Amino acid sequence: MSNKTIGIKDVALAAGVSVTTVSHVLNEVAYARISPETRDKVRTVAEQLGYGPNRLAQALRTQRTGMLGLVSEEIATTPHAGRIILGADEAAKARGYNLMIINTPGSASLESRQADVQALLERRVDGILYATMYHRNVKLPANLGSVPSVLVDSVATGGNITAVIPDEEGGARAAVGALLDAGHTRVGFINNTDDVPATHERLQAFRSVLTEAGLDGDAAPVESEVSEVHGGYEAAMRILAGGNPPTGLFCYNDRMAMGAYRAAAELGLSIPGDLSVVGFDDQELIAANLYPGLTTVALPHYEMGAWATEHLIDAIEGKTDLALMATHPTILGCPLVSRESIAAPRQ
Amino acid sequence: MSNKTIGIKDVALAAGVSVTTVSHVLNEVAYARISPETRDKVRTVAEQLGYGPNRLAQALRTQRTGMLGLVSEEIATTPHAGRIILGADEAAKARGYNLMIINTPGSASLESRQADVQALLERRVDGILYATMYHRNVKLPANLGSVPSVLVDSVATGGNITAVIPDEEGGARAAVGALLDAGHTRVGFINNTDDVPATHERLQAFRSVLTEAGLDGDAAPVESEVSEVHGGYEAAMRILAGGNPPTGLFCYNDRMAMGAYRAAAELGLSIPGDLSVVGFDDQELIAANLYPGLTTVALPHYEMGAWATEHLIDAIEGKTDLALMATHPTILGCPLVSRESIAAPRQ
DNA sequence: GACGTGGGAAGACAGATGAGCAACAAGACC
DNA sequence: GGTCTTGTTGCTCATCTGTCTTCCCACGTC
Repeated sequence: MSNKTIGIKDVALAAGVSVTTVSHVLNEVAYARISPETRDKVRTVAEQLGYGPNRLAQALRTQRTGMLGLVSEEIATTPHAGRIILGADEAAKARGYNLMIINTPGSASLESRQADVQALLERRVDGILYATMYHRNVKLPANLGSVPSVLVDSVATGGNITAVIPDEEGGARAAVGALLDAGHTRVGFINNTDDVPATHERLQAFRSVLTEAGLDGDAAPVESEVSEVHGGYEAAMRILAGGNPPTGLFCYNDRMAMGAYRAAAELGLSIPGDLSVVGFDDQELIAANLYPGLTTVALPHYEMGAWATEHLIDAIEGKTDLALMATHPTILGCPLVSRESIAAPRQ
Repeated sequence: MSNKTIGIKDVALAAGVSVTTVSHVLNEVAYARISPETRDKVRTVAEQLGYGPNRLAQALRTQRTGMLGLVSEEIATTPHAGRIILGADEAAKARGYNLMIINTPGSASLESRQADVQALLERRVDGILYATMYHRNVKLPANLGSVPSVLVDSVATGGNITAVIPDEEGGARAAVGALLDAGHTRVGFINNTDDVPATHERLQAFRSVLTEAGLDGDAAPVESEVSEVHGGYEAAMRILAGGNPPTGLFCYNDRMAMGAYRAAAELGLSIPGDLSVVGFDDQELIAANLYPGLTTVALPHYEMGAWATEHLIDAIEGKTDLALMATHPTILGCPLVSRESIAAPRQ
């Protein structure tokens, strides 16, 4: 608790060499000519003393901190941010980097976000990951560009900055496809009312898949509500109340699917016997815990975090030019997670 | 993108003074004697140039980084970690600190955790927050002690290190009390099978509250299962199947309560008409989205993160002596969150 | 001459790095 | 055989990173 931390000079003293030599040995500097005996000696002494480099001093001199900044919206609201952080942290750790995390409210002003980025820049992070809580277009703080950066789960309005986003269309196609594969021919979609990319792309995919399967995609029933449980309940009630209701239901997200479950229960429809349901998001807490387990589409949050970190580090280390990837966002797959909410339609 | 970052010497040059003066002005050094005109000049120039201090160099010189390390278990698995991070981040930001986060798997070895702490120490964090994903006893890495540290949501085995934990007993009392207040006299408890403090303390509180209310606490039905939805379902089935079943059910957590909901539905019991249910954890995704909304007890994750950070910073700044608080963990309240799952018993 | 005012020079923080130096060996030359 | 050149090995010195901080100095005033 009291002993001062030992530095390179303590090691040098104890090993009877200069600090230069210690530095050379410990960093395995290529051009350094040092005898094997001396190397051994230095390493042994360093080990004994429990020497660890002061990364601050190191960073000051080398202009490399080995820190990545992660500005994340609403860390707490959804478990999604946690997955992004986890993916980023593991990828970073694997390459010797660490993460500085700053939370920013989804409602924060541009100036406030700029201040967050500024804080990271003053700490001389080598790069910045900018993560949003759901896929959408964002306006970025201007100072973000002063260091390599990657956007996670969103695309910059008008900007060309490297970004990773989920494959909304592919995920929706997989979800609807799963219903068709089970034999359903009357399929409905419970959509969200927000004007975000997912809303449009999933609807588009829904209709396309049906049409491609020889069904009338344009005529398939679609009801929109707020993307919460009660919205899902109401939309499902409407969609299931009509004559000749669908036997398969694609829901915008797992929360809405949860509402659909309740609607089905109230209407005396059993899942998956009378109604097959597929969700989106794979929110474990919901999807795995509903009864029966909800088949859904997973958003690649972990993967996006890892991908962004990998490529950010590549750029920092000069192995990649982010500018080359900035023209189009990289799209990561949304795999179907099968549970028990899909079965063949009755009869 | 290309312009080198401007430093204190650039400001000095542009303002026509020495770097010493700039430093004095910008840091508002008390004993420095500098004319108001010079001060203005320096500040203006600094502003114009967009000067921001290099925190690395600053830290190297002052031996203060303004960074706190946060070692967190399983950031992704539960939203709880997110709340702790959020509480810590906001408290830290309010006092000019930033957070370095390292995730550690719940299953990580002690050496691996020690390496995580070591990484933080090499970066010279001013203090460390060590957070676990649920309240329990942990064995800490030995090197944690070399810097001020606070444990979040757990207590060190044998160690005396400052810690914050939730008030399991008080929360459980509030939960059971809510059922009694509604008029229930036959109350059951669905418990968890893990050997963690919460299991014992909640059971203890359950029996005590009943006894104190003049009921037979020792005879009240208790069923234990794994703390998942299906465990809750099975325990509820057993507890509700007997003759003269309870009209009020206290569940170990929200997931088990979710299972109890299903059991009730299958038994034809309506909630809260036939059965009142109260959970624990306030996992928004579940508690708020069940139908009817689940009355539950919130764990103070945000508050624990904030409390730990506040006191850690106080210790770093010499305003508190952590050792004084280390003998007993600090206990933070678990407030009852009322929704719609409790009503007066029938008849 | 003592004192106050405004400001600057010179380390120090901990480590990285290019240039340089001593010691010795092998050839080359007379 | 002795001296000089050249090269190699093994290691060290001085300087740099950007900022803070402890003296210290110049100038003017009473």
